[in-house]
Parts: sequence; C-alpha cells; structure tokens
Amino acid sequence: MVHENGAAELQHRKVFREEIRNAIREAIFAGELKPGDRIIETYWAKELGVSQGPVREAIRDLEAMGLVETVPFKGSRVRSLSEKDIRDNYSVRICLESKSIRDAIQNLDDPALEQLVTRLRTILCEMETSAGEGDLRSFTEQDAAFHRAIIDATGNQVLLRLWEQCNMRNWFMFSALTDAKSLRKLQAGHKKLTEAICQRNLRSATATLEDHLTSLMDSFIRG
Amino acid sequence: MVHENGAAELQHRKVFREEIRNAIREAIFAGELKPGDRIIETYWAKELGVSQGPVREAIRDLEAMGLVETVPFKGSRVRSLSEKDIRDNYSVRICLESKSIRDAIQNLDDPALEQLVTRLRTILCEMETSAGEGDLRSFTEQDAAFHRAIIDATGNQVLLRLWEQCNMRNWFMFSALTDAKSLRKLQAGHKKLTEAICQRNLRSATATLEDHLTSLMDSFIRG
DNA sequence: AAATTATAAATTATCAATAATCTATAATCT
DNA sequence: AGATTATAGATTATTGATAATTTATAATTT
Repeated sequence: MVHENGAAELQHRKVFREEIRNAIREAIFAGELKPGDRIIETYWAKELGVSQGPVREAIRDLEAMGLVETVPFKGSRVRSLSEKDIRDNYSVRICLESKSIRDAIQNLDDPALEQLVTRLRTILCEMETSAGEGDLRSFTEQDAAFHRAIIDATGNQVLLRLWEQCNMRNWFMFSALTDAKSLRKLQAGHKKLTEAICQRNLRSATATLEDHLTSLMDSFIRG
Repeated sequence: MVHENGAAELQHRKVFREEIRNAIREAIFAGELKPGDRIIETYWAKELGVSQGPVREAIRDLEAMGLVETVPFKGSRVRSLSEKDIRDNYSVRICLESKSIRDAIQNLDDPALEQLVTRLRTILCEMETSAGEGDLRSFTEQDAAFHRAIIDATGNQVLLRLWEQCNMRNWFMFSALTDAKSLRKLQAGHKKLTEAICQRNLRSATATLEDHLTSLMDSFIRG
C-alpha cells in the first residue's frame, strides 16, 4: 500500500458547496448576475435543488474570494469592482509575484532553478498549442499555472494562498483578451520572464513581470 | 439623520459565527486545543449552546485564516505551524507592509501624510499607556491598529484584506513578548518608523519595518 | 494467527421548518 | 401634505432531525 501522498490525493469527495459556488460564479461571469445584484440564498437553493445551508457556505467562499459582499441579516450582493479596485488588485499581485521571483532567483540552488525553468518552458509550449487552437479556457488556465509555478518553487504556502486570492482569473475567467495580438504579446512576456529567471537576472525579471501584469490589467479595464 | 457613513457603521449586528470563532480561537491560544487536534462540530455546538450550522461556518472562517485545515467528511484539525510556516508568514507580511509604506510615502500628499503621522502618534501614546499598565491585550490591539493605519492610509482594500490574513495576531493573540524589555524595543521601532514616514524617508522606513517585524517573529519562534 | 469482511459508533453534510430581522407599503397623527 | 408609526412580505439566521460517510471494533474466513 503506497498511496496517501500528502494532501494531493485526498479532497476528491464532492461536496455540494463547490458545485454551488461554481454555479453562482458562472452566473456572474455570464452577466446573468450583475455587480450590485442580490444573491438570494433561497432562490439558489430552489434553482439548484438543494437546501439553504450549502448555498450559504458557497456564498461565504465567494465572499472570501472578494467576489461578493455580505451584510449580516441584509444579504449578499455581487461586488461592483471599480477601476480602482482592479488597479489595487493588480498592484498587490505585482507585489506578491515580484517577491516570489526575487525569492526564487536569490534562494534556489542551480538544480532547483533549472527544474523551475524546465517547468515554465513546458507550460509555455502548452500555451502555444492552446493559443493556436484558440482554446481560451485552457490558455488562461495555463497562464495561471505559469505564474503559480514560480510561487510554488519558493515553497512559501502563505504567498501561494494570498496570491490565489488576488488572481483575477478567479473573478473573470475569460477576459477581453480574445484577439490573437494580445495572446502573442502575453506569450512574449512569458518567454522573456522565463529567460530572465534562467539567467538569475532579477532586474529584468521584475521589470518584465510589471510590464506583463500591467498590460494584462489594462486589457481588463479597457475590455 | 446623518448616519450611515460608508461601511464602518454597519456590521454591528452580532452573528453567532463571530463569537463561536473567537471561542474556538481562544481555546487554541490557551493550549486547550493543540496543533493536530480535531475540532468537532457537535462538541462545540453543545459546549456553546448553539447548533451545528453556525459552528461549521465559524470553522470555515478559521480555515480561511489558515488556522485550521479541513478534509470533507473527515473533519477539521488545528493546523500545526512549523517554524518555516511562521517565517513564510512574516516574510509575506514584511512584503505587504513594505509596499504599504512605499505607497504611502510616494503617493500621499502632504496633508494626507500629516494626518497619517498624527494618527500614528496618537496610537503610539495609547500604547505607552497600555505598556505602563501592563495591559498586554490592548497593547497588541494597538500594535495591530498602528500597522493597519498605514495600510488604511493607502486606501488599498485588497492590500488590507490580504494583510489581515497574514497578521499573526489572528493566530496568537498574546505572545511571548511579556517582558518590559521587549515592549520598549517594539515601541522604539514604532517611533522610528513614524519619524521615517513623517520625513518621507523610504529607505529608513522599510529598513526599520524589517527589523521590527523580524524581531517580532523571532520572539514568536523562540517563545 | 493474519487478513478480510461485517457491524456499530461517531461525525460530517444536508435538509426542512422556525425564529429573527429587514424592507417596503399602508395607516395614523400633527 | 409631511412625517411618524404600524403592518405584511421577503429574506436571512438558526435550529433540530435525518442521511451520508468515516472510523473503530467485532466477527468471519483462510
């Protein structure tokens, strides 16, 4: 019996909460629920054929993600994100990712850095494929995987947890970057970043990251 | 009728969840619940004279704080924090607070910075009093208020939310810093930081902050 | 005796019903 | 009329009971 590898193998038991959370999230993405709209527990309970409890928990999750705001006894609403909110979000994300790059470049030994770079290049390849096929969904997932890989390499769980919370992919799964030009530009940024990390060039890496995330933010704001 | 100032005045309606969350947290602080121990919903429901639902929600909150880990259908346990966990936590906190100081110094205009400094000095005074009276609880609360004030001044809600999550005060309300010597050292750090901000001396401010938080971390690890 | 399978106890997840609270509308008062 | 106070309807918060799942223990098999 050689199973039970840490925590990865576990948590596969499905709990309603997750599905409910996704359902409400999708409704927000689809524009069915607009910023400011109320999220009524009993409505979603009936809609999804479950009871109120799990819906409550799902809403709490969305709240922790920053997608929803709740006032006790009054209810929950879809948060309306101002341009400032988005800017704040990205500025914190840049802060966290800069740190992860700094930590990776400064603390990882050669084999570990090599391993990270290899992983980044693998993801890069997969992104090329997704971009070629026009599969936006997997492209954005791989984009997240790319950035997460760097943070993973630092081994800092706190950093990872906080980053997950300000990764806007959680807010808007698909964004305005539907055109091929944006994708190519993103890819160029990823490549440049990978090379900078490979060469332990901290200055170039952080500058590239800032450019990369800032242009991503701009496309959100404009789109 | 001149109430309803934004969001501060609201959320005063008590919800069980908060009290339950605090009760369990206190049990962890008191050593009643040790790392690895299970947190049983029905036990706490009976213990506190409430039902299972609110207890579940409270546990979810503690989970989001990183104090507890949960596996579906198996239950929740108090997370065991390694020294590395604590170090990671502080290194992220330093990252976030450095950013807030940088943003404050670079972006605030003179009146706004003046206002921040005034507020910091007020808190500083209150801390002197608490320290003199040996009131550890209010001292730690004011310490948190001091750091929060800087982040508040930047107006970045995302930064604030993430900072709340890696503020270890949430984990260990009272720490090992019971001796008067540590308190004086902390206070000296606060004062120096306040002056550096007042003079817009970014280098001094961040260096002071790093020292300050690092020594705080050390006292946690040693204590 | 070791391993496997059944059973029982404990615990979590969910439900359905009720209590508490808020919101909007109607009634009352000055 | 304008403001204040009741009332009704909607929604959240909580409860107590039940179903689903896991864990520990006993029974069975080989």
